[in-house]
Amino acid sequence: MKDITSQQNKVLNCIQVYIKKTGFPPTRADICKELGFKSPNSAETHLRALEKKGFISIESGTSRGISIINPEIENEGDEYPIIGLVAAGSPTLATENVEKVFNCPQGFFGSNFDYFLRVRGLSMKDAGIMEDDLIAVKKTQDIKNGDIVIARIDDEVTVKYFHRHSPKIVHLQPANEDFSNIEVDLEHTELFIEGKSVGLIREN
Amino acid sequence: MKDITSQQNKVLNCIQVYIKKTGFPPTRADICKELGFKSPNSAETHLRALEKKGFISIESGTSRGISIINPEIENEGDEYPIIGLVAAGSPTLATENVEKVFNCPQGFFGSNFDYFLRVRGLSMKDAGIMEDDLIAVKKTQDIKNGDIVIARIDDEVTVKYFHRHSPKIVHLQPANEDFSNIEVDLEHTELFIEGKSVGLIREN
DNA sequence: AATAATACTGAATGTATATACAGTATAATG
DNA sequence: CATTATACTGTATATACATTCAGTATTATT
Repeated sequence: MKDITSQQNKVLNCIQVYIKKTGFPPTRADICKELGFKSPNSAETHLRALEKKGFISIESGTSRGISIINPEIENEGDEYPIIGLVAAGSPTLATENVEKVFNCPQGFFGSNFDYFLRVRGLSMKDAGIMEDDLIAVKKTQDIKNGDIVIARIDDEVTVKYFHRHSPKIVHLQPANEDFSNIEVDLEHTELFIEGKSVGLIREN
Repeated sequence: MKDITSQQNKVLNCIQVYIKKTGFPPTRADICKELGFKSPNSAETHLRALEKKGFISIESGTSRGISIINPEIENEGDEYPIIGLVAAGSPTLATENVEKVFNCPQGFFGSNFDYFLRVRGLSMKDAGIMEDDLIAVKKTQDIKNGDIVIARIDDEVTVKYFHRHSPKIVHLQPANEDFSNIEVDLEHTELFIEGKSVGLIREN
């Protein structure tokens, strides 16, 4: 999907909210009223841009002929496994650790992801990650400093902030002062990055 | 619900199918075309009958202003509004604060809920609730001590732990030592509980 | 037997709406 | 430096649409 400007996003949200509220799409004038535009052509040009980028379709010559294109509607009701972060020394992230499957629209967190990880412990407490939270994990090696990663050293899986300290040294930092920084020397220790966190779900 | 004639039922189905297919409701002429009527007034009178019986609502003077009234819409709605927790003194939780709608399977958090609240500030930091998180809010007055509630005092909306200290005194407790406890004397101050948190979503 | 509701055709009309055209202005791109 | 995309205001207009009025006919309800 092509990128969208903030104004175009406002218009898109406006359409969604309007449909949710009234049951039918807005006119150009309705959009202007909602967003404070003074000319119907302001709405018109935004609609054309959204259509060009594939977010909506417009039926020409038809009043309120706007419909939102949701390419993920067919794939709706995707099931993602919830994997338990079990005690150290176990072969985690394997199929046998699947707690259950969880129904969640794809692209729920903007980016795609692969599975949910059930969090154990409070080592990332100050990042707002609590015990039993579900982290949406995207399998990737594309990690930037400051990303929250799911890292494996030997058989132990851990969730930490990633910081490349030097070409050979990686720091895995907790977000809780009761836990200590893990310094990994890549020359002597094998570090495997399972992926990174792209979202979080908590059930109260 | 009153009984419906077979012709009226055809019209009702026609509307539903049309919306499903196009994303917006039909005009009188569209209905005629679908069902073989030769006068727009045929559709008009059926629509009036359906409105009178409570199956649809018609927005007067509005093209395609038909919406289907579905009493089970709360149970099958997949789209939930995200409401921004705006600055103090504003009439929050009103429709005009809807940021956008968020697609989420019903019963996502075990319990049903009504909307998402966008969190501002860090007053519940130690409960793992961070800025910009989305709290799934269930509108209810069924609150137990220790629940995370969305409370309103005058026009100010806040998210806090609920603790009934005595029959007339309620404590609204933050989860951040930088913030102070709010003691509410129900005899002198009006406290309205909007609902409670049943879940949380974070987009990284 | 009279009234009301249903089920249509057909024509007429005011207005709600899409949409083109004419401008102004800013930021990004090649 | 010309071009394209974005982001608007403002005016104008053909037409898409809701809606009323005038009929005809059939079937329930009182």
